[in-house]
Amino acid sequence: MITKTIREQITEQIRDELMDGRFTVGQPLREADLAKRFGVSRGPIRDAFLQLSQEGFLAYEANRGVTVQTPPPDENRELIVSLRRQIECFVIVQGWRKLAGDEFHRIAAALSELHEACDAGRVAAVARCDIGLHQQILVTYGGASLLPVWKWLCSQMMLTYTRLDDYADVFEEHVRIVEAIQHGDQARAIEAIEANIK
Amino acid sequence: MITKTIREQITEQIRDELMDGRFTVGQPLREADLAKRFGVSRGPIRDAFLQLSQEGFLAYEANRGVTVQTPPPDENRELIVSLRRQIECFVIVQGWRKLAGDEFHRIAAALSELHEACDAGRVAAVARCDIGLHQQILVTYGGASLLPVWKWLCSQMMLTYTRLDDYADVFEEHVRIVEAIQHGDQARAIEAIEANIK
DNA sequence: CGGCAATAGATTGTCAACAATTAACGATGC
DNA sequence: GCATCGTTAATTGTTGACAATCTATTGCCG
Repeated sequence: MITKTIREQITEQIRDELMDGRFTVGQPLREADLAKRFGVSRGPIRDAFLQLSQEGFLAYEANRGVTVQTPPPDENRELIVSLRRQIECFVIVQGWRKLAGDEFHRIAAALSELHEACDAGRVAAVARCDIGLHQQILVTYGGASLLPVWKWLCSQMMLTYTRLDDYADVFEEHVRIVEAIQHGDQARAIEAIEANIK
Repeated sequence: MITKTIREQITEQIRDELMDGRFTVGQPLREADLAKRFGVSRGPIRDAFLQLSQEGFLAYEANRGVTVQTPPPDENRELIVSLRRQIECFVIVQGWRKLAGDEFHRIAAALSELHEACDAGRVAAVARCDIGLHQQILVTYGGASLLPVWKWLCSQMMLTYTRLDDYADVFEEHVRIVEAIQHGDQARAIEAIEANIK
């Protein structure tokens, strides 16, 4: 198994369902309900709620539990997109180099996962693989140092992920990014990334 | 009491001590140790560790506990500072208006707290009040929507908070910010904020 | 002597019971 | 009728015990 602790598995699952829009905005999530559904105690659920609150998916209030986070107001969205773009481009420029074989292989694998998800057409899977590919690139060039902010920004964008109607386009945009990386063409890589993050 | 749950109190306390540099980088923190020191069970300590890991102060590894986070590499620091600056300026511009009496009063109160802390000369207190004032401004003009990213960026900057040798300067820079806000001079406010965030 | 497996100790992960807090409801007095 | 105060049910917060996992040590075998 890739993720080890129950907490991590639960966190992922709930995050997926949130991206999938399976809960409505503002809806309260009860620890006991999910504990029962997953067949575990409230402990890991609590931890997952805490973490997802930090990530920006849930809103936490002391002694009152969590509710599904309201998407950021439109005027903030523009800033959020811009910040994420800056991080990804910064990392590419800063860490630019010829990738080792296995490094590029991991990116290619992420792209292939995205391909499958786009074919299958499941929203949550596409979103997760989309983010997953970007994360792989980010980590490869820039390490894990900026990951938390970046993830938060992504989660905020995910709360209003409106562009999932055309999966072929989504995939094609990422092919451009990966090809540019493969050919060592930095300028084209940045161009492709800037075009993709919106 | 301001903060209610034990978890929140513990989180704040540990965060303060981390900012204060009371632990060395890379040092592991044991749940049992801190639980004993605070006279509580491991539960809230765990939660605090989880949260502080998300905030970027600690590094978490499954089944291995947490260690004090390594400060971000210098090349990232520049980006982090820039992102924080963008957020604060964006919010000021976006939400600029004449503040209501109590709104400005809260900012003034934060400034006065910073004054006390600078006089007392305690590093952690100065850092906390510094951040506290900025947070008050951020929330007043832009709401809580961008708070989490902003906090993360701040925490990363705090890991290398090197400019605490001259408290008078720190205070003076913030006086300029607050005065500009008070006089409704947006351009000067932004200028003062950009000069302060570095 | 060096490498490897079994083992013991330390540490984190999970659980279920209990305590504290909150919110809704209804009784009571004005 | 209206506000206020207990009361109660639902929910989160905390705890201590137990299980799972990792680390270091020790003893064994080649």
